[in-house]
Amino acid sequence: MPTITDVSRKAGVSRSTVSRLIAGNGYVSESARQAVEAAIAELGYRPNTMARGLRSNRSNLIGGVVVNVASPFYAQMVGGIQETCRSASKSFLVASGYADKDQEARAIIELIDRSCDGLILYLENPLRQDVLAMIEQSQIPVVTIGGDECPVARAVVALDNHAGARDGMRLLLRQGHRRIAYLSGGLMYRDTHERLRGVASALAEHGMSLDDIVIVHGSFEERFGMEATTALLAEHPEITAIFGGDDDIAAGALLTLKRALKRVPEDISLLGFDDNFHARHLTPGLTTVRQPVDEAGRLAARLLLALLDGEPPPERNITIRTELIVRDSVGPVPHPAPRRKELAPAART
Amino acid sequence: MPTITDVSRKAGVSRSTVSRLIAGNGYVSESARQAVEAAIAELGYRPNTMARGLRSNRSNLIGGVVVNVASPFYAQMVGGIQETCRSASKSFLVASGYADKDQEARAIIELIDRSCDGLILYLENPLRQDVLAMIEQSQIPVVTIGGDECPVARAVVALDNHAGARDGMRLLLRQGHRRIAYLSGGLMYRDTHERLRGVASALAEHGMSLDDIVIVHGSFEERFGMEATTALLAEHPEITAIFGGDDDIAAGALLTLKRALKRVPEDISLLGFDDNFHARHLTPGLTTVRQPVDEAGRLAARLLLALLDGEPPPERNITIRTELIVRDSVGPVPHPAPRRKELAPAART
DNA sequence: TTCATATGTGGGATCGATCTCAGAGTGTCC
DNA sequence: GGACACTCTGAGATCGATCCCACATATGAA
Repeated sequence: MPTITDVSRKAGVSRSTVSRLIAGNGYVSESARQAVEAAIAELGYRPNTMARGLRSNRSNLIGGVVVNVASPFYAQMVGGIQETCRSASKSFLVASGYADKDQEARAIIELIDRSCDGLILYLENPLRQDVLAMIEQSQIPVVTIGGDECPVARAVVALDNHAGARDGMRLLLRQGHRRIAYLSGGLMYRDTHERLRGVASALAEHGMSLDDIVIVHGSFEERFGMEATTALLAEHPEITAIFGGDDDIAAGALLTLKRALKRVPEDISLLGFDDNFHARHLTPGLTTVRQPVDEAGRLAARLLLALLDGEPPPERNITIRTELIVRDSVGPVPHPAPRRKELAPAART
Repeated sequence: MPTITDVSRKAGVSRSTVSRLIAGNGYVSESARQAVEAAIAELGYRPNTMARGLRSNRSNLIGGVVVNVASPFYAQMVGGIQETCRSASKSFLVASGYADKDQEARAIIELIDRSCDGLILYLENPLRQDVLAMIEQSQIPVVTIGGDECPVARAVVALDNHAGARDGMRLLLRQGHRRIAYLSGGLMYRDTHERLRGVASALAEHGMSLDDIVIVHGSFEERFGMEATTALLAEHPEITAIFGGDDDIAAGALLTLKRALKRVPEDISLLGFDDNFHARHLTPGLTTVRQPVDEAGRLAARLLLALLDGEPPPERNITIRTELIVRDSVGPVPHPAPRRKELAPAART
């Protein structure tokens, strides 16, 4: 591999001149520019990233931690970040934290060791104290996604779980539902709590509270959706709508409802959260609250890049709106039995 | 950030001694070891990756290119690779090639620029000539996934599209289907051709050929599955089974079949390929051919790590078996009309 | 002319590690 | 005692870039 010295020799100038040309700062005469460019092309010279990084103390590397890159949700987020980094000629190195405090710490340390210029973090746990100290000491700018109260974060991109859950619950209420069950995800996740608050605030608009609906706590898994729904059908047959804490839970609920020969949405309405890849493939298509995760990734990356350029973000906390995706799984509350009978003679076919 | 010199001073030894201790080679006395370890702990010393890489010409970085990290299929692959790299204390830097020759080239160049120790490539195009030369010149070991005929690859992990498609088609044939449609993906992908060959070889076992079934060429998209199925129902009503080139195509086919009030699998059987995240969420659950992509990623990473340790892989070409995932969308061929009538008196309920 | 400013260039220190090599000390065996 | 192997250590060169600084020349203003 040719070095900058090879280029400078071939072009008949000093390494300094070549360096200035590459960096695009400092003065370089037209004749020198041409000679150097020709030499670079001829030799196929590429600057050594390590040497550059060592000297300049910048790596052009952005580091990121998400819960798990293999999961579609985070993969989308990573895609958005990467896309944005690429358009700024930076590489993006991503690690998985697996929602575990020590794994998250390990991942961040790895990124700092690689001299990342900045970090984008989606964590599920508060930062370990030693890692916090490392970040502070190294002065690396940090942007978090997900609204964690990470003290070193210079900007926080939050997915608006509160508004999303509120909008979802509003839809159910607007359709006349009052006997509602909310199948909540794990209480260890902050998303869970934010969504519950959102649900509560929509209920408040109708003079109701969380106590007026059925809330089941479990985990963000299809399995939980199935089990909880089975229990619901037995213990709360009056329920007319189920709000799943995420699409997996809703998918599980749907499976159970079908087995119990309940029609969705005619007998029971079903609402999800996330807009997973498979939400639209369910039958009926799942009405759900879309989280624009790719957009969150892009925004976080843009904020971080701005920070690296010395520009402070407009605000520390930026919230991304969720979007209600209306498909076919939510309908109006079924007419109560007596009314249905009244209407029966008028029904056609 | 403390440097190795700080550590050596604090421990009262030379940098060489510290370096030897960290690298774990060369002789270090017990007393020196303790002093150095204490100094490292006290200062919170972490070796500078850039400096180390510059001098030793190794980065402990593995580079990878897949079509698109944001897509669940490749995200799983990346997850497998990353997991394996991590257990060997290497970082994995991944870039997307977007199935475009120049983007793939750009991605690889980026990785080489970062002095990756090895590359794992899933490409959709033959390598650009200049990139090929770069790889050869830099002597970086390369493992490809997907069975491309990449000349510089030291090992090739192939997902067995041929056997997968053959097994899928065998299932349909075993269930008595003879009027079959195969909705093929884009002809620019090598997977498409391999799967077609697999289909052909299963047909050959029953004395048939590709000419004896209906083949529609399109793209790996749900939309194509819908359109092709609409056309099929109109032009080939005799069809009893549809084999989708992938799960997206099959999902589209299913949607159309439902709209046309065809029952799956009673009227028409449906088979997919890949075992996407949503395959199991379709109704009925999609019978499909699973591609163990995470396993492919892990294997490729293991092979590359072995190469970096100087061990040659057992063979250059390693094929990963696919697995038939039987759910509910494939059933026996429906009895032809006359026979059904014969049986009618015996039917219960 | 003189001074100031803009333009252009190269020398050499520097970043923080690894690596080679020379040499010191200790122990063993003939 | 001398030869040899083994253990342990530190000095100094080195990787390939950037960056600071000194200096040369050109341009223009006072």
